[in-house]
Amino acid sequence: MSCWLFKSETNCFSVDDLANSPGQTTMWDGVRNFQARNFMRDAMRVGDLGFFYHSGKDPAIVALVEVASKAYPDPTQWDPENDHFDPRSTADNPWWYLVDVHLVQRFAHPLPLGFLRAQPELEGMELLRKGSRLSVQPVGPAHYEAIMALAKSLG
DNA sequence: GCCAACGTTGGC
DNA sequence: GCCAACGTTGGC
Repeated sequence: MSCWLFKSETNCFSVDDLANSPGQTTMWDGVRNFQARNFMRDAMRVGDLGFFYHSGKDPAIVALVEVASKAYPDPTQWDPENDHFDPRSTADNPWWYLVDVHLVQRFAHPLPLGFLRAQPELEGMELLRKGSRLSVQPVGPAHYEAIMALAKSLG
């Protein structure tokens, strides 16, 4: 099993929005970065766990989520009304893929970015790299365990 | 609002 | 294949 981290801008799609989604599940649409796409399309498996991260105001890890589908083409790439419309992509050869993401457990207390940076055991984590912008990223087993322990310790 | 870091595009 | 220009992300 692999572990992941999904970034979303708080005022774009927050953990509240996920909690209010049907089945507490959503399509992780709008990813337009090849590296992030490749993780979803090629590496994710149903049942993989992940962290939901708020970027923007009050950046923090706020929940545990689960990959709830195999990758499939992101329908927003073909919707001219959508901000993420991409005319280069065709039905024969879709450029952009997504997975469904399901809320497993919202953390009672968010783990703020500054708090995460202060944890020596999280050193080397992609999220904490200066200038890191990857919106879907792998989380190593040790970092996964450390974050779960921190979430638990905050009650 | 600022700005550093980054990914992508396109000319050559 | 190189690299400058550009647009975007995201913390502060």
